[in-house]
Amino acid sequence: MERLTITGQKLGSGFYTDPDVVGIARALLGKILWCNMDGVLSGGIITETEAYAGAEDRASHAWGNRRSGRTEVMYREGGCAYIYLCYGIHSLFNVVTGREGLPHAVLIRGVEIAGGHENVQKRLGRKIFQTKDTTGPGRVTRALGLHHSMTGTSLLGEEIWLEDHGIVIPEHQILTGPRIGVDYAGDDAALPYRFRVDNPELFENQIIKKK
DNA sequence: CGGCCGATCCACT
DNA sequence: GTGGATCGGCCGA
Repeated sequence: MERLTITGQKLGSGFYTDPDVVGIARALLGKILWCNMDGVLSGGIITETEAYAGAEDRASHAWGNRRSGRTEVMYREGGCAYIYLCYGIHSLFNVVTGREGLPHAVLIRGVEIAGGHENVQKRLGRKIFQTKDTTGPGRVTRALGLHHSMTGTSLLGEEIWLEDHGIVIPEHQILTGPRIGVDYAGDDAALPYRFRVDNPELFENQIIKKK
């Protein structure tokens, strides 16, 4: 486990506009995702991500530069949230990246709760929660209070944002593999665009104070 | 405008 | 390991 810095640094526009969405997906491991909707704060250390590489990626909602009301936010300049409803039940949270017109996004698939534990407890309706309760993209949004109605929210504002607290995941603790549930994507289904921390439970019960 | 189906999860067995 | 829940987006008629 790496040392944690006392205070974090909010990720700025430059982090999100990088055209290398796969690099960003990897770099997001260990970053803190905060949600402060309606004054209720909760946050988690990101432990699992997947990159969706825009127009060239058959697994992406923006494959072939398809546009729709839902996917429009993917084409914005990096630094906003793309949250959509999956299977009629689950809100899935993505970080939009890249320059305007480049529909890149990173799906957040797992976190370890690091702030606002009491708020998460209320949402999940249980007193104790651990890795399995916040691993899986639907569980991430349920725990943090992220909802698909919040899609398009800027990550540079005060509602949803990310911070760097100096947590560095060593290379050998990062597992890489194909993405989940993208069998329809032909050859692109095999791309190694999924990243996860080998032992996320090491981050259980962390307490990180927001900047 | 009807119908199909998905970047999932959970409660079963 | 399997099936049901549940609904908005999208495509084709």
